[in-house]
Amino acid sequence: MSFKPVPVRRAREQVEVQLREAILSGEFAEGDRLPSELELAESFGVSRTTVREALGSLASAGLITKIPGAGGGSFVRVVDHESLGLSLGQSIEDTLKFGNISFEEIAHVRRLLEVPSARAAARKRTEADIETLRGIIDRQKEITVEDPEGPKIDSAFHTAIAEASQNRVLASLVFALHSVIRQVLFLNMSPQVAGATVRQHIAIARGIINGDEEEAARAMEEHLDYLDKLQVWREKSKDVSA
Amino acid sequence: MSFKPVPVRRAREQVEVQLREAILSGEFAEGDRLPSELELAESFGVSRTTVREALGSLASAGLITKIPGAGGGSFVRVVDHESLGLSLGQSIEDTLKFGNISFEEIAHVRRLLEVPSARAAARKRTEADIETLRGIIDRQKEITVEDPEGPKIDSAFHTAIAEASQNRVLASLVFALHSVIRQVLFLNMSPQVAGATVRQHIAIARGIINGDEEEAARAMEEHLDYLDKLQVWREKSKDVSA
DNA sequence: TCATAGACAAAAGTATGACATTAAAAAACC
DNA sequence: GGTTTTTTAATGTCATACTTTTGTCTATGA
Repeated sequence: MSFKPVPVRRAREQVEVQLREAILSGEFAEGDRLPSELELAESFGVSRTTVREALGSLASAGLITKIPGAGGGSFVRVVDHESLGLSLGQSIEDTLKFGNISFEEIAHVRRLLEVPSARAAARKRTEADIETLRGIIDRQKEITVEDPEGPKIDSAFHTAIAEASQNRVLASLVFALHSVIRQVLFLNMSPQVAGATVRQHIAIARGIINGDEEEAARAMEEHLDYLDKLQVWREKSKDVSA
Repeated sequence: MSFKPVPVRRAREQVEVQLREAILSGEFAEGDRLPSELELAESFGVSRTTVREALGSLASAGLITKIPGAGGGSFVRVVDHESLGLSLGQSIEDTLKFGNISFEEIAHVRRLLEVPSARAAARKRTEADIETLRGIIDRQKEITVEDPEGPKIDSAFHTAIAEASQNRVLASLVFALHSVIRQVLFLNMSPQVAGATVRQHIAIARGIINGDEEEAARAMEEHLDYLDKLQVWREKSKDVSA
């Protein structure tokens, strides 16, 4: 007699896996509304409390979004590379605050991804990508150092390059790493640094637009070298993680 | 008078951010037990239901684990690079099932990370790392193709290399990508493929152990080339995502 | 003395029913 | 017709009770 030791399956978990399966199998398409909590509770034969716990779990996994009010409900969310990058960024940030990874490690991985990213972008960029890059740089030339949009635009630039490489996984990772790094990098940005950054961005974009892989890669490397040399990592990482 | 329209902050969210902050700021150390749900409900001035929702959210974010029974409760979890890789792997898998990223993209990013990973490992590996690699390869030589441990050992090998590179972020990403890929790769593994894999692993390990960066990188590249050429991606990805 | 079983207690898990809040949609009004 | 008010359908929160899980204490007996 060999019984496999099965861990206790809580009701909440059972409901969750069934809903998860239904969503991932495409039974509910993106944007669809699942039945109301009351209906789900009845059809599963459990209380509304339990259904809510399961839905809450799916919500924090990013599979659904809940909207209150009439016509509201639980809607199947678009699970794309952007949401992937978003949640990954949060996780990395948490781990960083815990002190179980360091800024240097993040910056290093970023380099591993962004240099090939620029190179691939130079090879695969479309007209639309070029337009996007030009638009971002134009906006970046206009704004001042204090503008709260600054970090977002910087993030958009690097993410746009990764997307131009036609690899969505790469794009989400680049976005995630950048979103963590920028929180430290932009704490006290001087006009000099901002100016240098824009110039370096222009050089990177030029390489990509011209389809010059080596130039794009080289410019990206110089950009990252410059940021590393600012040496904000060591001092600033304390402020944030503390 | 300009009041900025602040989005509604639900009670559950407010409790969540306070707890999150308390945990991440180190107010509760790893392994600590937070107050019971009842106590938290009282001190926050909300119902137990709300506290439970907040705790559930933190639990699925991987910040705490909940244990029922006497002496149980909500315990602060070790938020390290392993749990990071675990949850990232799940997210990638979901996104893949949704069809919003492809296997080719994952495999490509994997290459971007694993080749430098092998190179860095050759430079920075410690004696302990070498022992670990040897142990893994020994086990891999013993097992048969049907052994359910196979995929895990393969995963352990690649992760061990990334950890030998002394970059925990890199290790978590490698682990995540590998855990997604292996689900497809190991569906129908022949003895020939298994044998070739072990030989390639040995070559990689040799480069790392000898401290030969170029050899390690080259062997890793050959290994990944070989896997790509198996061409399991195209056909198999359908089976899994369906 | 030690092991075992049983009672107890503490905590999370689930159920139920009510009420609050939100936001869309319908109805009333000018 | 457009604007305001009311209705309504859903999630969000609360209070309370009950269930299940699991550690601990205690009596019981070999």
